[in-house]
Amino acid sequence: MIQADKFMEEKGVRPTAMRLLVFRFLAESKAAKTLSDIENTFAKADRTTLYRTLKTFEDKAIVHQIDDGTGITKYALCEEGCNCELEQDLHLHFHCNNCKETVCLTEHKIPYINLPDGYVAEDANLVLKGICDKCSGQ
Amino acid sequence: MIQADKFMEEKGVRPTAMRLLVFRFLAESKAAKTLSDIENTFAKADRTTLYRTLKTFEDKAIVHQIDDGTGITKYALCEEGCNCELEQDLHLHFHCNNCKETVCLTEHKIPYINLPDGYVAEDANLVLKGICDKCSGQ
DNA sequence: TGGAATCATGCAACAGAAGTGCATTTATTG
DNA sequence: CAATAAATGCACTTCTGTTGCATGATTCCA
Repeated sequence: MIQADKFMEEKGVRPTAMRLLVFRFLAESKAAKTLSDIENTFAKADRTTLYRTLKTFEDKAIVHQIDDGTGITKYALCEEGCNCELEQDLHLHFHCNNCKETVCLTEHKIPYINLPDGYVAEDANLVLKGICDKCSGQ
Repeated sequence: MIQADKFMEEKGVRPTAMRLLVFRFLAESKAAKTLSDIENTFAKADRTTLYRTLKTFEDKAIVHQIDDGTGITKYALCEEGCNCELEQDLHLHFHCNNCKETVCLTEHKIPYINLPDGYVAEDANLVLKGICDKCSGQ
């Protein structure tokens, strides 16, 4: 596993105990997590601290937000070299209607869309919903 | 313009004064509207009534919800013969980062995505963000 | 036509997520 | 060690979405 504290210093984030916990939790999670998920995992931690921790991580491109249509923001670690803001790097997300988990399909980029005249795309969000591999039994 | 009250009766919705107002407001809007938008337009109306009006419209396939990533649900009239639940009918939405409006691009369907083994897609949501035709000056 | 039943509306209240301000604690640096 | 900066914790607010319940309006049928 990555040396979490060194990694965070490289990203310009002070590796406090709380931040390391959150980072490791996300690193071990296959699915994206909500603020409440994290809050429930670390009962001692204050919600505001976690909120700001995630915001810091986001600013430093350690995590990216995911809007999967549930109305609750989720967070997942960025892949190595992930440049969330660049269109070419926009992967899609899959939300399972059964287990309610959302995962990044980092290998699957959003296809190019031919827009009407005058429309200029800068960003895109594609969420597929259905049954994930674990729940479909394959 | 369509006879709104007859149209609503065909859809199995009693055309009350309030419902006609909401329907006409949405019909005249090019962009999708939030509950608050509608609430501010009809100051006299109660939020709950509008909320339930929209829910009724949704059940009867008169409007469809749009999640454009702003975190606030928006509503737009369905096109004639729109079958929001069918994958083939899933059009994409465009959110303008300048004027903050979201429009349906009903002619633009979501392209087919080849998923990894075990994943079964039932639904999809694609939102492109950028500058709309009005704001790009074309 | 006169209720009875059904549907629509309005008011109040609540839950959950997101976000802000401020005080306090912890860490860094000269 | 003192001064500064950063991180944390607490309280509180706002906004959206939602439900329960009482009241008002409409429909329907004997």
